[in-house]
Parts: sequence; structure tokens; C-alpha cells
Amino acid sequence: MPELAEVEFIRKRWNPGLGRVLAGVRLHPRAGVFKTCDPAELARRLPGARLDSSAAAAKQMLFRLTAADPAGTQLWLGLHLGMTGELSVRPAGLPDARADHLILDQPAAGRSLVFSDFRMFGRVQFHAGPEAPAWWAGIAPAVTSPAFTLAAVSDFLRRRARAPLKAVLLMQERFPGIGNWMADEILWRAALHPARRCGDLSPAEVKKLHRETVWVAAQALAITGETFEDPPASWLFQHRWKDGGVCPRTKKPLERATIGGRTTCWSPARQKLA
DNA sequence: TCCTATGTTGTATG
DNA sequence: ACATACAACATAGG
Repeated sequence: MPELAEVEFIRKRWNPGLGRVLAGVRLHPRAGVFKTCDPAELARRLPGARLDSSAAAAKQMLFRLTAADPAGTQLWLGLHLGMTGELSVRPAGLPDARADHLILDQPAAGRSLVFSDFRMFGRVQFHAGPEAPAWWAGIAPAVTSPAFTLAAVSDFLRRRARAPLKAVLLMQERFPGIGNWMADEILWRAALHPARRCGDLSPAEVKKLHRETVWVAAQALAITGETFEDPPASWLFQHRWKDGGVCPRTKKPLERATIGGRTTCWSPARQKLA
């Protein structure tokens, strides 16, 4: 399920474990979930470590720990939820479930912190040392940050002139955290057809796209990121997967098709190709 | 049986 | 080298 705001909410599920030590770790390396790290290193360094803090950027979560070694090495645990990843807190002593990949045990507090993902598109990443690893430090500046400028968006669209808008909004190197539903929402609010070529937009249209990207991300973070509630019925979000769904603004039928490799919903009365 | 799913990435092609 | 398109990954549910 997770895009920017869902990731931000799910990250906080492990908050009860902050400030506490991990007595042990259970790992179930399967498929590609541990592809970019060494499970043996996690098994060696995590036991005894203290979970200090967490953060989310784009669709990536970071958990910072201090190792139990004399040097107090900094540990960086990255989790990506893929399509179906979940974080949960489970009472201590329960058996591992089928989709569990990583379980951090805090028996003194009577709980375990669990990362599970039945579809296994999620990722565990790991780094030990004082410097932030590239998989964290290299994430593009948030679309809600001052660094997400109109000029940056404009340049990016120019370089992707022949690609459809929908495909480009999903590119994490410029639109970190935007996923399928947020891209549809942004284009609907900006009144831009998802199949429009990026190079065809007028400066005014680029400006609208930039502004709606910031607005949708900020609102989603304020609503879903805080409460995990769905956005209100005035959003396309509530209508896009309904059969016979209707545009909340024009009251005309919505359309769906594959654009940019993903199922896309738009309002033809509002978002024109020409 | 076949299709879909709020994601990323490796590979092929232009 | 760069941009673009798409299959592949793996599983559950309609």
C-alpha cells in the first residue's frame, strides 16, 4: 500500500521500541528482501544494539541504532515496504509468521518489532559506521522541501520530453515518495492528462504540476501520515478504483487505462490530451 | 483460468 | 551515455 504518507505513518509503528536495546534478532532471508545487505552481518551486529531513532524519506525508512561493541558503532537499518510490507509490534514469545523477514526482540519490554511482507518486494538495507550510507543520503530532496523548486521540475520535464507525465511523476529521483495513487491525484488536480508528453507543457502548466505535487504531498502527510485515514471524498483517491466512478469535480465518468506501465485513472472532462 | 494489486530494477531498444 | 519501455520479481484475492 505504501507511498510517502503511508510510509511515514507505518514507520512510527516501531516507536514503542525506541530508546531500548534489542536482545536478539531473527532473520528469514528469502527471495530478494536481503539482496542488498548481508544477513550474517545483521545477526552479528544487531543483538545488544540500542534503537535510537527513526526517519522516513521518500518510501524509505531508516532506523538508527548504536551497536553493543565498545566503540558504540552507529548502525543504519533501512526498510522499504515494497507493495505489501508492514511493520508491527508483537507481544514477545509468539511464533514467527510466514511472511516475517526481520524480527527485533525486546523481551524486557515484552515485545518484538516485526517487518513482514508477503509479496516480498520489500528490502532490508544495512550499514555500520559514522557516515550515512548512499541508500539514505542519496535520496532526492523531499517534494515538500525548499529544494523541490519549480526550476528543478521544469528541467526534469524538459529532459524527459517524450515520456508521458504519469511515468515521470513516478520517478523517485525527482518525485521521491510519489506512487501510483498520488501521481493520479496530482495530475487530476493540475487538470493535466496523464498521457501528455512532458515536453509539451506550457510554463503555466508546469507551475500547476509543481504546485499540486507539493500540495498533495503535504496534505497526504498531514492526514494519512498522522492518522492513517484515507483522504476525503473531495479527492480523486476515493473514486479512482470504483467501477462506474465519477469525477468529484465534474461529476462526469472517470476513465482508466495503462499509462506509463501502471493502471491510471483520470477525468476526461477535466484532463484533456490536446 | 486469468487478471489485478499504492514498487523497483534489470535489460533491451532507440 | 541517455531516454524510454517493459518483463520480472512473488503472492493473494476477485
